[in-house]
Amino acid sequence: MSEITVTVAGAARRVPADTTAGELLQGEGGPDRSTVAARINGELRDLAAVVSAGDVVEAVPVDSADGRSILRHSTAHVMAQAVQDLFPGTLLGIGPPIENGFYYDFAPHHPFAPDDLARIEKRMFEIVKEDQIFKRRVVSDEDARVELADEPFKLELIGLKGGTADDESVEVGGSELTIYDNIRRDGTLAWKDLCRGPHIPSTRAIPALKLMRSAAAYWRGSEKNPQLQRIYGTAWESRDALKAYLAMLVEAEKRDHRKLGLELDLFSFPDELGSGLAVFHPKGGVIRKEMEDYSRAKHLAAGYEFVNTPHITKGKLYEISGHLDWYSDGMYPPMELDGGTNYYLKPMNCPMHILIYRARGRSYRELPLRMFEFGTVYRYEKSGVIHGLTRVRGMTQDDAHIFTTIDDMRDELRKLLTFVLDLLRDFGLEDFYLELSTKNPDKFVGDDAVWETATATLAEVAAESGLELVPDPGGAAFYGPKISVQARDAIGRTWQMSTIQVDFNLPERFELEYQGADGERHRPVMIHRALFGSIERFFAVLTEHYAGAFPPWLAPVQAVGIPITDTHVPYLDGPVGEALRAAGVRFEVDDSDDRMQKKIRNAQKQKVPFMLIAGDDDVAAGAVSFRYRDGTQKNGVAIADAVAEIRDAIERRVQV
RNA sequence: GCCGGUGUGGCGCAAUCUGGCAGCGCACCCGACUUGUAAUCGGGAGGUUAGGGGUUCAAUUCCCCUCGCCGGCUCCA
Repeated sequence: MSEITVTVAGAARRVPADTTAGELLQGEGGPDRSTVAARINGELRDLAAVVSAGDVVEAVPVDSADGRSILRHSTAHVMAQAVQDLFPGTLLGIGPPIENGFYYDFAPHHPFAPDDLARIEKRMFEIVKEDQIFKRRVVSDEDARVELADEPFKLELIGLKGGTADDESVEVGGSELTIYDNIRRDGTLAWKDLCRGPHIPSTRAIPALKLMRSAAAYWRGSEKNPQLQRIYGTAWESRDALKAYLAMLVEAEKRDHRKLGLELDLFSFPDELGSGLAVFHPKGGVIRKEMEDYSRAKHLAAGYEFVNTPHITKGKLYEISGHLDWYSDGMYPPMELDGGTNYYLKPMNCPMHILIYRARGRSYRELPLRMFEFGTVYRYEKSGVIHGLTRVRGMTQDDAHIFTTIDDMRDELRKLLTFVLDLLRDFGLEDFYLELSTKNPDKFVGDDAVWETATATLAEVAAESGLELVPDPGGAAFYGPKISVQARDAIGRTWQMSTIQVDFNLPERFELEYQGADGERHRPVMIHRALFGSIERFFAVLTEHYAGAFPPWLAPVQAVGIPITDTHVPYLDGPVGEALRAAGVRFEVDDSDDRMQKKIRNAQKQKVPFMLIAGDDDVAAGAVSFRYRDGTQKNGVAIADAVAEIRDAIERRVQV
């Protein structure tokens, strides 16, 4: 047998010509189950792949991003096998890995019931125990069509070979068509699937799995196609990793703003109002007011002018803007008034701000002109998409439109990004990345040169921020490119927060102009931006980020006075309360009939930042005793010091 | 909008599968207790079981329709 030279983990090695990646990686992490695949010359391959002369081979550990994807993709195969075992005749869709798990789409005779998931999962564990080998086999299109004659969805995929859509790439994304056979220990074929791979060596290499839920999903992601039944599952490199993931989900559920909104009495969605229409209760109202006050102050300092516009308008406005053509489905139907004029609830503020711009002639000396408004808009979101405060039908945007010359655009965008990030940081979000959405070649207005300038400017400004920049090709709205700021919250989830969007279209449609230094009329560029997105949505994100334990400056009640007995109520209401209220602290005394311990429990459950306890000792000393949210305490603090400490935490906007 | 699930005092749940007096805890109201860091004791009030229709001697329970909510999909100017 001839020998070849390959590079393994950075070192050259001589090995027999028919060596597999798996054999090569023995002692480099294999053959124990911590290596699930190989990276050969940068490409992910099965451990069973035979290496060639000159190959550079690395191990893909199961606990790496690629390793988990391969594990999960393989687990999806196991699930599909289990489903077809238990429900013969069920057709296969696709089954890719996704963040934190995988799914597989099926066309079953009946939708899966919750009990079915338990049965499928049980069967999956049996398949794992059977230690079936994943074996790759290259097939011709013709052979594949014969083999998969009973799988119409798979046949459709064969026709798409080489397609680029992500969800198809796991099936047929490569240059050649492959089928993976699942082979039992006795050599018989257990199951097979059209698949690009790679896969883990055997089903035994799945250390931990769990099925999560079933749901419907449209075939190939289009509403026009039939709906398939999707089962979501997850798989991890160890039982502990699975446990940690499930614990994270429990934590996320505890932080759910809908649950906290009820527990902390922040807001509700009365049935009488209709879906997606929130009312803010007094405690939610305080938080909201603090958010707004702070935002206003920052905008004032940054040179914005405050405008105000109505909630309804004649349809004419949205005819000019074009929204009635493109988005009327998302608008509440019109109110027809006398004379047959249609009035609409506004789904956006921009055309109204444009009218303010256009109210008189504008000079280049006025630009950039920055108009800000807390503008309440109404959108007829489809019934199935409404979700707490994050997706509503009535919301208030912290909306601004900046009218600028093309020359000033760069400077303005740079300032804007800094402004956005500073504001988000003030609200306690620290961890960001940016997304740059660029032109969709099939759907855009405006000329290429301007698009390129704007896109390049956005990219440049984004790069200057030093933040990670993720491209989103084709993701722009038809009227201009945008940057969106994504923030990671306290438990690592990402939320799209602010958007900064360049618009070439509306200035055109409304024929906006300014007179330049050259005496000629020019068209301004418009920048749309919302920092909170909507107050409602930002409120939800903050609630989940802080798990309801808002920092003092936002907390509805900043300090609660807890008397040891009734006799200490006048002290807390009097000298203590007066000093705190004079300092602007939101302070309440719990003078209910409950015992002191119960009062502490209640304040703790309400996540009040500071509890001020007073008994005989404190009264005698002119002091209070602090109890903080984490249960620590500090006794005998003089009233003035207590006020100063609380005041300081509020002013510095710190978390306690 | 689509698929599936679900709906019982303000909140969390039981009784529903297998039809037979709607129950518990918290919150609320009244009374007693006056206590140093996460639930004091006793009493009371509160429900047309989301709404409508059907089957039945009898419906919270079974069936149908509508609405809301939940999980996804599609959508998100």
